[in-house]
Amino acid sequence: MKLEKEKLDRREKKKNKQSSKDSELNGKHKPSSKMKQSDSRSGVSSAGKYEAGDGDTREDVKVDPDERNDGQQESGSPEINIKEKTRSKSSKERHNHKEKSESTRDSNQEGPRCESEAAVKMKMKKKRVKDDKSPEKHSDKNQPSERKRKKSSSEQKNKQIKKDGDQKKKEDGDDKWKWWEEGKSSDTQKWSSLEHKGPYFPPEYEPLPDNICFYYDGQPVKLNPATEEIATFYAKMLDHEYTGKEVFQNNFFSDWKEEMTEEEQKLIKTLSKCDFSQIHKYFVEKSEERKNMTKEEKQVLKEEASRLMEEYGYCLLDRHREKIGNFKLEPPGLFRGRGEHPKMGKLKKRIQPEDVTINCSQDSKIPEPPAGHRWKRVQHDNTVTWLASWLENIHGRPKYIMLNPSSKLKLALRAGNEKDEESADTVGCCSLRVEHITLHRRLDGQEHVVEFDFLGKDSIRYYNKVPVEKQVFKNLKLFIKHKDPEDDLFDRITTVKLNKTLNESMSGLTAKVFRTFNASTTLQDQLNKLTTEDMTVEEKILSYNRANRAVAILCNHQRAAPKTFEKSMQLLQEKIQKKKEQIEEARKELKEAKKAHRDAPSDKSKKLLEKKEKAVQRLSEQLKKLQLQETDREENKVIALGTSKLNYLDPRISVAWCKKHQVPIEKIYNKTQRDKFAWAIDMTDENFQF
DNA sequence: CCTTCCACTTAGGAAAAAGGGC
DNA sequence: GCCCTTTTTCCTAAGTGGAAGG
Repeated sequence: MKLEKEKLDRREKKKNKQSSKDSELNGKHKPSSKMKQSDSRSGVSSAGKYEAGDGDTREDVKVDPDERNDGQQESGSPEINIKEKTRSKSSKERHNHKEKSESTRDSNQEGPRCESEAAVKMKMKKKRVKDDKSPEKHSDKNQPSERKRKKSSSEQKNKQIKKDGDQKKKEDGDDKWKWWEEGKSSDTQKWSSLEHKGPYFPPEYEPLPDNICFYYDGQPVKLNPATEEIATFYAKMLDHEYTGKEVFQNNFFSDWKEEMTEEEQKLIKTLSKCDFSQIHKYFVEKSEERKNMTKEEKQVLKEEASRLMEEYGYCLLDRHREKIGNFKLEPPGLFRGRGEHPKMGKLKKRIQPEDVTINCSQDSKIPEPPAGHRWKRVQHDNTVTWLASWLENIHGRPKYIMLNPSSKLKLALRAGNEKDEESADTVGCCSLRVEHITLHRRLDGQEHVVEFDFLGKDSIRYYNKVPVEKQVFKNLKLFIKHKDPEDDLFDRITTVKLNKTLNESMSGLTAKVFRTFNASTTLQDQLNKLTTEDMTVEEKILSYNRANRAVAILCNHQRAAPKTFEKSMQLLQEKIQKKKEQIEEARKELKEAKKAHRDAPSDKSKKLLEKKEKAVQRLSEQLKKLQLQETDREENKVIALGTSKLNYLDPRISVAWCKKHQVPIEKIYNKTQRDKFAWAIDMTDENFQF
């Protein structure tokens, strides 16, 4: 926490320097140095540079050298672009656009924005080799220098297969691609072929019906569609508390004004005279309607959505069909940052095809831009995983369309490739090398996390992320800095200036290594210990959670008790109480039924008796379930299981346990988790041992 | 060195869906 | 079927590591 704070402070200072400039410009959006934390954080990325853009005085915007607003050129704000153009080189380089060959090949020319010769030259110097990877590519006159990269045999293989397998793409894709059964590919090259349909553009704005109107100063005003659209963004949010905030209102109004026609600007001078209530009401009613739709209507919508998913939701990655994470472009709206964000309420503009860079393989079917449009550019960079990118206009940061976590390119835990490793390159905690750990300033809500990834005893992979003390973390960082991956982590320490503190820290760390190794085996031990065959599924699940908890406790994965904890606990207890009473009641009835049956046996009385018996039994089972739930929840009050489940523990342990004890995997992993761990679910058998 | 940028990951919050009692 | 709660999913803001730039 502190480390981050320090950094924040530094940036904050900088920003404040800048802000004096800002206030000259527009005098109102001066970032406060007393912002709450979330606040200052979100300001961080834009540190000083874009803050100036807050106001309405666009011309004064101090544009980042990297031409963050690059893509806006066709869609407006020419003032910016004049300045930007002169600085556009570096960003282009970074975006690795291979202009010449593209523009002739595809129909996605750069148009008026051909690069200067200087830019091309610069590009030639670039270290990152982007487009030179596919063998077909000759048209490029730039001969970029070779970038270090290890080419694994599997990559080569993939390329080969791709050549002859194009026709079968579709069928192949239908079965889940078991990429984990293939060899490991290189780190720099992320794919050898990538084809997709481009992003899905949100539907165009539909103007309001004539009977719905915006009022200014009590008078109905028909806004032109562009202005009206922005008005609806605000109108929809009318009952959110932040709509009432001054910052929000100011940001909104100045951005809104910019988009108005001259005429509208003349008329609409102050937000306080604007009346959006009718529009608001209209949208409330609309959403009400949507809620009250019949099943059939909802079904139609659902089908529509899945059709969309079919069409845009997948790509072909190395000729396998993979799910895309966010194939829909973010629709326009009003920006809502977290916390007291200084930019809240600003207009998030509609993304045009001209803002979007497409990334796919050279020889693939290039996605079609919407009719009458063209892409900002098309590139073929297989060192990155994204399919499309654009710059959002609030901070000027890039955004990407990427794959779903279930895909090959997203998985943090690699399937065990132990077999592929050269014979027995195993390490113990004393022989840890630099390449075995990664440092995270912040990870999973924890500070100073060390990520371990190495083959331990018996060539079993050890993968874990361990939070350490700040001092330890700092030292480690210092320490790793000038080392090659294959250098010994601990050995080098002595060669570097090593003080006493460091020594102590390291011994502490060593202890932690042991401890965490312990932790990851704990899950398995606990599972073995806690589970017996005669348990019901529910009891087994409780055991699983307990084992998981044991790990979490060991790793110190604490959480604050959920806000609603007491309340929901109470509810649960009431439920249990009720259930008990019901059982009482049912027992009584059962007794009566018994008696009745004894006194006057008949088919009817017998049936009644059976029914009552069943009722008691059912209720008792329900009670037991509830009680298990109660225990589970109570024990879980201050423990965060999700983190370790998702990020810390080898899923194969859990999968093996489920298989062994016939516990449905859904009880342990929800759908997202199942997708993420599909490889483990598939490849692990019940005898897996960590 | 320190700072900035890019690409990628993580996570908060809202909406949607599912569960469960009446 | 309706209403309420809980869980899951979706969306996208924001954090971060490493490389590039200065």
